[in-house]
Amino acid sequence: MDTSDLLKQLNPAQQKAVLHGEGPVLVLAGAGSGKTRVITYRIARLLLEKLARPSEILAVTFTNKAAAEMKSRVDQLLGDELPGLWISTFHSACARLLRIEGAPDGIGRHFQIYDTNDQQALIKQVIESLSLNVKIFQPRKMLAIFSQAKNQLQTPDTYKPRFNDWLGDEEQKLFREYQQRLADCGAVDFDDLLLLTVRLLNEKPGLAELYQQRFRYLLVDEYQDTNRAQYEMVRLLAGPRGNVCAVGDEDQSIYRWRGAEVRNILDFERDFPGTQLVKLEQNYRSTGTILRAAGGVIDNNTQRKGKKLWTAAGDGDPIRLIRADSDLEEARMVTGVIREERRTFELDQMAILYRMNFQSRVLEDALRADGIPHKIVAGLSFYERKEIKDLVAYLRVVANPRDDLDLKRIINVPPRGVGKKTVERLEKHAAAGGLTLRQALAEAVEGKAGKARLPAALAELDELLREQSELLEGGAGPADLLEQIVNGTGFAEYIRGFDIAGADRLENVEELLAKAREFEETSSEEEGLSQFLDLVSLVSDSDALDADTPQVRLMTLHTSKGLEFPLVFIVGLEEGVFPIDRGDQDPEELEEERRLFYVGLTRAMKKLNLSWAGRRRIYGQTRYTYEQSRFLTEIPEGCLIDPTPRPRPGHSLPRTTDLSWAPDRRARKMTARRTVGGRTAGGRTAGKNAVDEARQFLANLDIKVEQPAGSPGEAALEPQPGDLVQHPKFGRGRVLQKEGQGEDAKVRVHFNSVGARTLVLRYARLEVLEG
DNA sequence: AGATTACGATTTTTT
DNA sequence: ATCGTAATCT
Repeated sequence: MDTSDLLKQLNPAQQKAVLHGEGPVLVLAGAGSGKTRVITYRIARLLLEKLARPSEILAVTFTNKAAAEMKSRVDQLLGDELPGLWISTFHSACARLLRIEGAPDGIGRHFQIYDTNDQQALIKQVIESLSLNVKIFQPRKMLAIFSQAKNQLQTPDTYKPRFNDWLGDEEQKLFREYQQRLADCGAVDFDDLLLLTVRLLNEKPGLAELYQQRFRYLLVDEYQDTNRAQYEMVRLLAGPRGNVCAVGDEDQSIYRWRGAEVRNILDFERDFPGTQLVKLEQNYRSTGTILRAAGGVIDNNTQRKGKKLWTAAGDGDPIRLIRADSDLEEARMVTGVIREERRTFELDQMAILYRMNFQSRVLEDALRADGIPHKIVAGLSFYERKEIKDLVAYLRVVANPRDDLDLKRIINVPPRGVGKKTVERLEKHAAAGGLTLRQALAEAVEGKAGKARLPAALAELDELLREQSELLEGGAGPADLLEQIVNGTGFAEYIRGFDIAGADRLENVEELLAKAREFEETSSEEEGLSQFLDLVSLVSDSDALDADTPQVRLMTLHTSKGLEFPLVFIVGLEEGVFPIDRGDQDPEELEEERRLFYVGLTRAMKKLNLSWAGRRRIYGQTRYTYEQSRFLTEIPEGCLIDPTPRPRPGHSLPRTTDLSWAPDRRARKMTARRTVGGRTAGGRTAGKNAVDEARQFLANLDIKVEQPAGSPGEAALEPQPGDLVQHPKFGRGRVLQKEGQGEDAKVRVHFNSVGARTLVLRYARLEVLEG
């Protein structure tokens, strides 16, 4: 194997990228253009031509999956495992570096890595400890804010809250306290890994230089998804030589909401002067029609460098547009097509993509009803499952007794009669003596924490943890420890009675044990429990698509990135669903939605089906579609089979929706007063439930009720969802949603002039034009 | 301590 | 609809 063997398998653009020598190179790799091939071949070439030793190459990706794939393909090319070659995720590269060099801020080499769940638990504690209201300072939102800040390399000190008032002050305090508590626990979160690495390299120029020497060649995958911290890290590691090979596709940047900055890839040539630009535009995945559709759509974006995908393959089939009255019907039509296509495609060659997770439900129901094997991709990954998290928490308590959070997690798992009161007592004792919770527990068991009796099982827990520490000292590995935990706590019995999925959960525990064993066998001498725990926190995708039976894949559009399927469905192509309606119309956000659609379109190899529904149940309420997705109208002429006439953009669709399921207005009023299911309609909520139940009941019966065409006695017709209404200022609009009754009823209306507005019925002089 | 109820929020999720 | 949390009960 030499370089010419490699080059034979590459097109001219790919060769250019692979053969590029010193200095920065930006590879704009369109969907399905052989991006991974370019990266792996480039690594192989650098090694084959002895331009670099394995230890002089650092390739970073975003996911473990991508890293693993890259590694195995490089190994395959060179027919050997390559010691010293770093192909890893940004985060594990950072973790590794920090463990070697020691993290700044006195965090040092020993830290544990908090995942999202740990972060949530911690932030909740912090909010509570500052006596703040969780309704105002929502844990998830706060974490998102801090994460954004950290991704932009902000610390609590440099962080500027969005509002310069009491709220902002508290927010900043919260941020500071959160970081402080992390430090107290000897923990870092995902964002800290990046942030601390950048800080370390910035604060120690000598060190940065050292690593610039060490990693002569840098390769960055999915460059369009880098955030500010990752960008800085790349710059710091590249150094003045700027030996960076950045590979990405600005049109597939779909993680803005998580801090990714498209600008990084758009400005690459400015940031790294002398950049060689390579565009990979030949697509090896999709048909001509699919590429033409995708190209037509993405051409509407402004934030791009511009690429035009082409294929040597033929046009293939046109794209099918499916219009349905309801989400239910949409799902049925999809399964209908699947039944047809089963003759041509295997089930695992098909994927259904949607914007939001809840959309999977109705699809799943329809597939189940038709007996079509299917699987939702994503969901809880292995290490996020409760039983696994619990066991891992035990290990973490043993590995890091400083961390109170993990001990709190397991202190009553399996149940030992420990409640809030007992935990509070322990915490008080810990605070009084400056102890960790673990120490407080030990003292309490010895009777040093007051007279009140402790739950008896706590002594057993203390004993177990002592034994664990001894085992660890004696050189026991994670598998040994786990076995003892499972045996010592009766964990198996506990989870077996957990729920209906008890048996599955038990299997998961066995799998964890197997993984721990495997780790013990494959790891080196000095790698121990904390390396195993790193692995556990940084690796989430263990639910590899194990397909013993072919199954249709269901997933969000985000999850579909990087995958490909011969037959693809994209459902829910309605304004408000995709693109999602967030009230504001931020053009950048819209461009990101469009990129997401582009990602979806380019997943398809042979056939593509797009669908939308006139009405849809969202959060238990029926919402009416006022327009098909604008993205559909961006698909060039001739790509789509469109059985029904297409409305002009910006105009609402002539109503095809069937409203006959809805009980008429009088029926609604009557049922609202009636009691349903033997329950008395007492208070406000009971009344509301009664209405809902009645509605549900009637909907289930599929009662067809004629609309009373302006029946006398109902002078002021109340607008209902789906109605066309006239507003004195905003003009015509379609009612989307209605909430509340009588005096304070509100409606959400989509006006052609100003978009969606929420109006109080009493004041908005709405005239119902068409019900 | 554990069960029950009431209330609110709910895009997307690589690490 | 559904999940998680807080308040309220047994």
